[in-house]
Amino acid sequence: MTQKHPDRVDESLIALRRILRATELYARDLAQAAGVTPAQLRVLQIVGEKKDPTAKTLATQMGVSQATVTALVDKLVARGLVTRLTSSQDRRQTNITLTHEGEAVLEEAPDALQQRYVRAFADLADWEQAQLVSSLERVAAMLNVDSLDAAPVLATGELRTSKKGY
Amino acid sequence: MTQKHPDRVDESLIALRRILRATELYARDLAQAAGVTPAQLRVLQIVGEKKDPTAKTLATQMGVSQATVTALVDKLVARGLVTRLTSSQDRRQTNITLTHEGEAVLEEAPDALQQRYVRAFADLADWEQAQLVSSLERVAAMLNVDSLDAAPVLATGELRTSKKGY
DNA sequence: TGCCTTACTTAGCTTATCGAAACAATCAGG
DNA sequence: CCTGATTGTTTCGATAAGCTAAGTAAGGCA
Repeated sequence: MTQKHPDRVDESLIALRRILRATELYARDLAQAAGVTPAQLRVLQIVGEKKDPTAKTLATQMGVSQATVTALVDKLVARGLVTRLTSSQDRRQTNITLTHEGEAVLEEAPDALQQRYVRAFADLADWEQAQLVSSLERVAAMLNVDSLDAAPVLATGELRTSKKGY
Repeated sequence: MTQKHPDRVDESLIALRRILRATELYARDLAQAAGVTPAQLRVLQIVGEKKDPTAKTLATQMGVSQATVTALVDKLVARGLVTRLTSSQDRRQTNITLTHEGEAVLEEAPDALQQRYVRAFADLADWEQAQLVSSLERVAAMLNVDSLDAAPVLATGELRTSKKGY
């Protein structure tokens, strides 16, 4: 296969692996600092992004079963970070909403990794940014991630797009 | 900083998120097909790469505690996929080695995602490969992943973060 | 020898996750 | 309107992964 640089595949895989590992490891620090677990923080983030999502929405968005979402929401409710509201339109549905405490946690969730990334990204020249975006999107396509409206949040909910300007 | 395309940060974050999610979700399929869990497969992979690593090596490589490694290795030993061998040099150390079954599992572990990626990568033009590698490495650097000899293997349990959930 | 350190395991707990079953509300016919 | 099917959610029971703290065993050293 006309491969002049066979090492490159490995190089790219290694780089990918490093990216994955960075976000994975970071998720723990972040969650610990925020006082919630990674999965719980992920729920908070999605609840923050979407408008009072239902359990089903959360489940599909996170790619887990509804039972798992129920368990996670239970813990967050116990901590007073979210509340459940039965929908008035369809009373089978339950909307998950952030409490003030929940918003506070979300707001204060340290996002050092993402901020570092965002800052570094902002420092790049225009064409470099464009190239990076195109490369990343290409890799995502190569991994064949079919339709998935991923939010601009790194990792499994471990990172947030900082609202404070980058 | 004179940011002409503020959307680009989000675009890159979204692409990253998609990459992370793809590998995370894939890890489960892979592990399920291989008959072991993601974390267990990760152990098998590292044991395969390194030369009969110790528990400590595994722990640092995986970024988990030794106790966790012990539990994981216990399960693999119970399944007959690895064996423990007390080192003859330092009898405090235990080398984890693959059994034939373990090698077989590792060998047969379906790696559709990685193969798809590798194939797509190979199809790229030379300069495109180079650019991709450089972009990925740049991103890894921006995430400030300090020295870490990551192996060229995609998809690792992180996404333990999810466990599922991701 | 005696003590500190290192490597690993054990024990007990929490979280995340699933599948299957239970419940509850809605909707579609007749 | 009843009835049955569908949809949304929770409950239940299990398994896996992870941690910390405490225990055991071996090595190093003075």
